[in-house]
Amino acid sequence: MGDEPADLLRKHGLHVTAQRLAVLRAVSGKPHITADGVAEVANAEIGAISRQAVYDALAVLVEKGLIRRIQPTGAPARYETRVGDNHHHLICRVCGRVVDVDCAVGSAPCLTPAEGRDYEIDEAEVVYWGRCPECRARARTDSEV
Amino acid sequence: MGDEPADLLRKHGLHVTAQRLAVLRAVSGKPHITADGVAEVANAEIGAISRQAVYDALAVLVEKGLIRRIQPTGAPARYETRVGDNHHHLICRVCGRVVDVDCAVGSAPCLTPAEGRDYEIDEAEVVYWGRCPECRARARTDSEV
DNA sequence: ATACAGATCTTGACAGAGTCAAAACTTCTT
DNA sequence: AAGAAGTTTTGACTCTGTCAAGATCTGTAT
Repeated sequence: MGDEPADLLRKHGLHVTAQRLAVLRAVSGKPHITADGVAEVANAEIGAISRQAVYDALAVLVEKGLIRRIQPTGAPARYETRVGDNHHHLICRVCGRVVDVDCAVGSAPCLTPAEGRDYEIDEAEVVYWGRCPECRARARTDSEV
Repeated sequence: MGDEPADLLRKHGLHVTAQRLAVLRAVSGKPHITADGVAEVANAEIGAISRQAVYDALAVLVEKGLIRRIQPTGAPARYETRVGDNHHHLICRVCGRVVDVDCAVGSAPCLTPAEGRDYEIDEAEVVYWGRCPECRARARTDSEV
């Protein structure tokens, strides 16, 4: 014992609630899920959950480092449980699918920009944009018509 | 001749309109301007412009590569004319300010993730999150109270 | 067990940024 | 000058997310 989701919450000084457990499970079960998706999954699981509770739970879990928030530009934020390692994301511009990509250069490559100018940097977020194999294939097929 | 804004538009097969010229000038004159800011500047210049026209113009200019869109999460998108070079952005979590940072590793460092898996990648987006010198100073002062 | 304080959730209004659709108006070409 | 296609206006609307206040639940100390 000690690694159950409930213990994980307690360990961080958080109250254990049905909502938080459901949110945690939703994110674990479906990497790269959106807040909206979490609400849906959690709803199915515990019958009902308010939007606010979802956002609150996600925020506190991110703060405690139990989950990670990725914020692709122009798209809703997504959440995942894979934390602690330094990996990036590849997003298909067509279908929106997100996949993990290990960092190309090592452990923390881009964390130090050339000139920090007294900025205090705590995170470097890297997102690769492109098209996934499926969408490339589909584009090819479509243009053949 | 040939490098006037108007010619620039024609060169790309776009109709030359007062709205587009105003938008182009707004972005040139004020790096990292938001869509809202563009609307304001353009309004002052040509008397009136609809929000939709601003968004349309910005979108088409981005598409043609005449300007570049940066979309920090949680903050409105920004536009700049500095295109063609590879640089990233440093965003202050507190005040939202955006500054350019030249790429740490060279010309196009992160454009090739370790494993492309047949993805067709067209852009690597790097965002450094942190706190700017001013906000750091303010935080220090505030806690002294 | 019981009660309490504080943490958490619900509800419902609200905000910012951007999109959609249809009609009116321009620009470019002939 | 005239027409077709490209642009702009207008106004409603969506999508993410936030705020605030009161109701409810959790953990802890009786």
